[in-house]
Amino acid sequence: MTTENASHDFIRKIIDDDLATGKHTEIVTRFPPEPNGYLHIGHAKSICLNFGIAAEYPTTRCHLRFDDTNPTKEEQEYIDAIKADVRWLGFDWGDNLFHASDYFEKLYEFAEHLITTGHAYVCDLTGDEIREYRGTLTEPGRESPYRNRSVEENLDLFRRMRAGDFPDGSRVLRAKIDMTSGNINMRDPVLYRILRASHPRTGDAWCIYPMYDYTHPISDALEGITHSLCTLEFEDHRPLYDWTLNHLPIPCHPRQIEFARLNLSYTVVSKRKLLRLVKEGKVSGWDDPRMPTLSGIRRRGFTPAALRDFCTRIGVAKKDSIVEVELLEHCLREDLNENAARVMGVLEPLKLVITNYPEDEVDSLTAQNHPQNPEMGTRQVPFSRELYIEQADFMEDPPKKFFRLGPGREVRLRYAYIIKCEEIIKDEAGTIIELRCTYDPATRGGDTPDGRKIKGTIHWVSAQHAVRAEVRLYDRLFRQADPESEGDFMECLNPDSLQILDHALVEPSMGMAEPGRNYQFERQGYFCLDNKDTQPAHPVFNRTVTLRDTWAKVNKTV
RNA sequence: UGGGGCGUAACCGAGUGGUUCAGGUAUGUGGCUUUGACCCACAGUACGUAGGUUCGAAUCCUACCGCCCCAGCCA
Repeated sequence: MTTENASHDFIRKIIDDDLATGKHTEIVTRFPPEPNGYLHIGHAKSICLNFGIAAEYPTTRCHLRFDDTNPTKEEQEYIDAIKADVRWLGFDWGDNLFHASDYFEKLYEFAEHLITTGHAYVCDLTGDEIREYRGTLTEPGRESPYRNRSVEENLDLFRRMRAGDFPDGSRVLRAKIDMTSGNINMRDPVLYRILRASHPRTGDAWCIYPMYDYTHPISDALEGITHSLCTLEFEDHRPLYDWTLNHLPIPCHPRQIEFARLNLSYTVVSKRKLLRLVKEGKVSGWDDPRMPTLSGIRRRGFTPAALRDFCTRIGVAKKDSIVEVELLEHCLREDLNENAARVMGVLEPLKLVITNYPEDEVDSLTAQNHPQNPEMGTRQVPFSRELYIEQADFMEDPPKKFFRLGPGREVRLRYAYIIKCEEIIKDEAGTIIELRCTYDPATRGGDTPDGRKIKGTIHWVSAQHAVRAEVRLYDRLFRQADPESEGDFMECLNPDSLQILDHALVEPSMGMAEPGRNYQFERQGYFCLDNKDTQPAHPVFNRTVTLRDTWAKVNKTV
């Protein structure tokens, strides 16, 4: 739904205008991925734009169309993954699922029409020769010697191209436009090439395949698309888009509008580069939780709502830009803070014994699942004499501002008791291996009946009840904000982008953690069960994002 | 030296002649707190540059500067 005072981006303004003037009474957009790889967060921007518009205006729809005109790169696996990703993001194309390959026959007929009307010809130049004849950015091109073949000869040749009479790459069909155009796309662009490759949908029915610049406008027009939204690099192609439709007997002429693609700091958003990360083993696969792919992000624990929110917040404009990843994290935290149930988990455990607590006693304490939202209920957490706390929550020689545990200091155990550190046990190497504390029985639940202020509250688990877990901490994949601009992006990979903690201990309720759910490990961050590597007796948690940590910042500057 | 675009604070991004340029993020400072979280309050720097038109310009004009894209039988 459109909010009344929400400022519209320039594309929505064009649409508003087209509706107001009566140019259109219904709006049709489309998301046209090529099934040659996995969708990433950059695609999310386009999906949210196209499907978002469809959701905002009353008589509007958005098509999902696979741009499958290059069978050498495209696979059914990608088609399936893309559909799953779009659905996961929360969008529904209903009956409007299309493939450019659905139009192969029509595309072919239109090509014959272009030939018949003298606007296309079969060219026998080799690839190298075509490049040579094309000229350069500053010099005009030269006309192909095959440019002025008769309509009959062109038609015959083109039909024989389709029939398979010629070897791959031996001939192409070209548009006859203008070899001297300053816009290189208009220098007789290739429309069809001979390619003996099996297509995921049409199999071996074709040995010629149409090019993007020819296919796209026609596909759009056949589907009645009103606004064809694409990224900035296609701006130069718009004249060809329009030329194609102007020379064909198609009544519909969609308007192509270009916007800036999404760039995100500390990551790369390019299929080619992502593919390299996968191929060179820098990540575990397309769905590695550090990848900006939708599958990676999903596995990491990002929510569709956060992603959609992010896409609306970054806006749509024509300026090249790099959005800070902090904004994405903010959107995520905002959603997770509101919706994730709180639990306690100790990532790097330090044993703590409460010396004045009875040996065999086990208490059951009530903890809130969400302090700001009582409707999410409570749970019981077992408490006993031996506990584990976070190593980082104890310092033998703490600075003044450190208000966690230290020798002789008091701290609150979340939902449990106020304890005081009485003794430190070290091993022979001098490493602290255990803390001996006393508890104040009057503070059960964490309250202080005497009104004394306890600044620090830390999380804990009961030693005999805790569940052992593997926890994977992720950090940004690159060390530089703009890895794409600094030479080879592979060289600024962050070596610490993944840290595996094998001895984490989580509260017993997490033994029944649900796949696909987000949890907040209090004071740590948001986590979710890894859907791939979790085994029945071996839970694996991915850290989706940390909590904001002001202390870490203060601590760093000191 | 060709063609197409873009320049508003640290980062996105509204604004299209009229009081001291929305909003968000980031940053900083306070407050609150049984998560150093959340939340709340406050703070700061911007219209690429130079001219011009105008009572008045980020908005109009001119020139300049900077950045991005294009020479696949990829999309």
